[in-house]
Amino acid sequence: MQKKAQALVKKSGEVSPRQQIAALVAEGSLTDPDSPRGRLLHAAARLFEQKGFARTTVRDIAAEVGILSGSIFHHFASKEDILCTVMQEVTIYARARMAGAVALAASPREKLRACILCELEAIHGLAVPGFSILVAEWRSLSADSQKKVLRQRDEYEQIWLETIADTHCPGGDAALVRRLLLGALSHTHSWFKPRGRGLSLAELADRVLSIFAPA
Amino acid sequence: MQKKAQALVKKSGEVSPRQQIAALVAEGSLTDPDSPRGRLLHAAARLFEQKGFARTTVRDIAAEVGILSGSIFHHFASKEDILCTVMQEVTIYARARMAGAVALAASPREKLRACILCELEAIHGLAVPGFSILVAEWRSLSADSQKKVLRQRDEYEQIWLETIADTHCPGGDAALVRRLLLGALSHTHSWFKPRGRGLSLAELADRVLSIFAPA
DNA sequence: AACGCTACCAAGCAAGCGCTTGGTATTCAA
DNA sequence: TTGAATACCAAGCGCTTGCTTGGTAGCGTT
Repeated sequence: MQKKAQALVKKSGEVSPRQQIAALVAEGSLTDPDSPRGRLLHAAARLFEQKGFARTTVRDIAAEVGILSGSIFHHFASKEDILCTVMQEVTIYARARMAGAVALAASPREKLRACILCELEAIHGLAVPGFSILVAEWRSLSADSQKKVLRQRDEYEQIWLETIADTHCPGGDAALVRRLLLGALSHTHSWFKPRGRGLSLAELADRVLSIFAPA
Repeated sequence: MQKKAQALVKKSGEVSPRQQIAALVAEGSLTDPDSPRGRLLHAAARLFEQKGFARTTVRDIAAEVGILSGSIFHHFASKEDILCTVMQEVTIYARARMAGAVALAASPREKLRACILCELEAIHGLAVPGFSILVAEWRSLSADSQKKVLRQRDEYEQIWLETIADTHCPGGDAALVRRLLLGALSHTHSWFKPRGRGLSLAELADRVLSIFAPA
């Protein structure tokens, strides 16, 4: 009932992942996922997420797209360059997606719910793999690479901070709440399995919301 | 005032980290930190925490205690064996410490506060390094090693689950709340700096408590 | 004095790693 | 028809990695 109505409202304004990506590719913010470089990024994101950066070899990534390991370096300067690019692009995409969802939400609290759900979906790779490595593999990046990613990340975090500040959240300042939330949400990657008849991501988002922003 | 009184109460029943460790060494649960093996474990825990398991070499660990890399394998079967042992022992110690703190707390909510503070202190290496790798490096363990650590970990988690169940926490079942809490707390390792005139660990624990168990 | 035990060294092996080099096939614009 | 650009292969280099081997020094016990 209320759920159905909400779903309809959402659908009317929602953009599909493909459209979203295509638009970002067109404006030059993202690599075309159908290009060789894009396929490499996709494979690398999946592998980094699954096995970790250090335990993933360039040979693994190359094999995943059916080329030899040396050929990778026609597309990227180094293995770290791949990780850095994945992190940047995944952040850009997640930001666009979250901004869209937030814009569609009516109340501040629903905006926060949208942020939580968006990040949960990103962490669990619903549209694009690689988001969870932003937290898990942060230390695998050199200081220079971290700076590059941070530039994108700041824009992403600003949406969060504004949304939290507009909602009534206990526990103090928005930055602190955001950090606790990020920890709680990113850790779900290691225990939450959307497949199965347990909690759905949307239900999980509601639980989290009820803790961090009690009605 | 109330704070002082509470501090006194705590001190009267508290056991110092050294005593705690000595007792666990005596009962055979922990390696003597003054033995060569113990020194290796300590060094490994520090390095794994700082640089990650994969980026820490056995040569690094050996150098830290002043021996050659090959000599490590008189004390441990493999590099993974070191990680596994560190995780087991760090869990055993954290459990003993948390059990003591919980026993001293009066109300259910204060018990939960004690758990939160204990885990925060463990994560930030107040008595012994290595706790944060339980989450960060879990995937670096083989399935067999994970089983061994899980045996200790279950005892540790049981304290948490009982304490949460006894407190009034929003958000549903204790297991879910615990998982969100673990994520939030372990992630503090990558942003919270106790040094400085910002928040203290105890204050941070209060903030977290106010979110997860509103008064 | 002889023994065994613990702790360690010296040297190095085999495997795997990121990355380089020089060259080739294909495509498409001029 | 030529030329440049793209995408890739084949081969392998230099280095690091976890771990092994055979041996030694020091210690406490009998």
